[in-house]
Amino acid sequence: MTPPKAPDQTDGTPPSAALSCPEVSAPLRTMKTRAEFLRAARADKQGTKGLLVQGRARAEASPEGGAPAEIRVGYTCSKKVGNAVARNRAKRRLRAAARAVIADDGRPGWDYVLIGKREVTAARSFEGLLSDLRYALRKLHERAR
RNA sequence: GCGGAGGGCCGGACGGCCGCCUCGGCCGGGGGUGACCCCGCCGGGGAGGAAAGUCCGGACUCCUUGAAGCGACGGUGCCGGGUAACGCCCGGGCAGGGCAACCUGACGGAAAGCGCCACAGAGAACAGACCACCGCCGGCGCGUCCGGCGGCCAGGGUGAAACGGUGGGGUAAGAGCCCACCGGGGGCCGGGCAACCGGACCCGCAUGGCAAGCCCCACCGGGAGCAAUGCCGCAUAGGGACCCCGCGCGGGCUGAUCCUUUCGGGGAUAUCGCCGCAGGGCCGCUUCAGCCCGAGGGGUCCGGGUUGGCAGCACGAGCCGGUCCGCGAGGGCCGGCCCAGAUGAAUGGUCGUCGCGGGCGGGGAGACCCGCCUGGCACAGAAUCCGGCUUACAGGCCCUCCGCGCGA
RNA sequence: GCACCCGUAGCUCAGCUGGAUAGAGCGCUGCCCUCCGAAGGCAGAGGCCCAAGGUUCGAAUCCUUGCGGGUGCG
Repeated sequence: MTPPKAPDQTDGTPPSAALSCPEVSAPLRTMKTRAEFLRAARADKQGTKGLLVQGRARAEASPEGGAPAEIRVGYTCSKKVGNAVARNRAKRRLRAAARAVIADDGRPGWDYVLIGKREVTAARSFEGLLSDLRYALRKLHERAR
């Protein structure tokens, strides 16, 4: 296994940034209602090799001085991804990737929806998924300015 | 050793790091008057043989007034047993296939009735007509021709199927006309709970196929589904429009009410209430029983609302072991165990080692051994829960049996 | 969780009370017509009737199972 540039990787453990680490940054919450997903679907989106990301800054976000606004993340794997086993596996990998990346690179008060793609989301290497997600977040944040 | 048949089972293993759901402990902290809630800690559990398809059968809830009969509709279909039940399973019978082990079978009824059987063929479903065949008589263009009478049976390119088959006797020619064998039918006897099997006897022998065409017979079956259903909370509303059926008769009964009074009572019955009868409603119909309504009942559409919570919801036709009964499916008894409960939906992510598979190279006569590489390791994810069926599935293990070959 | 419908030519559909050549329209190919094209005329190709079993002498049609697509209700 030799991915291009595995940053801080000596043994087999994933990057140490994946530690739980919530108390400093904004709390993470999973999106559950249909309305939230529909709002996110109208927002900007960025596709990558392994997944598709929709992201937007909520209007009511950023409270002054209060607790940091939460980051909401949703996951979508439609029937196009495959049967139930394939969909669940894709969603689980997306969740694992989000836990590793969003805590550092996500912005408080934003909603993100991670969308799985047929075949590739389950087959792509985990390193690749992580860098895909980081790239997509960076592009979304740049365009939002 | 090769080939085959049946049955049972498994369906990656171990370990780091980081996570998820749930139950319990009540240990620590926080919140609350409280029930309790949140965070942390410790301990336990956490997908399948098909969780799938939704093809059957139930449990459980709600709806339907109950029973009987009839009818309609749907299903099942050899016999016996198992089971809560089944269209499932087991055992048996029969039929077909295979050398065999074994496998397969919607396998009731076609003399209850209706319908259909294309093409071909003389004829396709009462069985007779037609062509041919044989004998006799007659006629003449004497050919082995025509006509008449009689025999009425075999034969007739066909066809999926043609009124028993084969052989022999017999005859003018023939025919169950007679005989033998096979097939068929009938009641009888014996065995078996039964399906069915066996036996002798009688009948020369009359009645195709399709019921996964209608149908007949026997048996079974109310409808809907956990988004069922119950409770709590929140919001809105105590709405609007339209349609259908109906508001009958009697008793004054004195409880209201009204009139009258000599205050004891008497009268009235429009109205409210009561009683009785009609009437209406409650299963498709009928009967019986019962209940309800008796002046309101029912339906359709629009409008409004729709982030909810808890119960149902996991101790069950449960799992494991032993023992007894049974050929078996299975059942009885004893002991032990608690074993998923999510709801944008947990049971994982990632890395390493091993195993399996594949590829390449080397050694060896061969079996095989060694090294390296490896995006490979199936089908597939509980959603109220069980019993089955069906379908999908990489690879592997165990047991029993059959045929052939070789050896002793 | 239920209920139901449909798979036939490249496309849209007939045929589905079993019977032998599986049809129609559009499209396609060739020819005619025209200076060329359209329209029109003539001729032709194109189907293992979703799959696998079964019933029957015979199946697109009847039965069973599966696959794919779609609709409705709660």
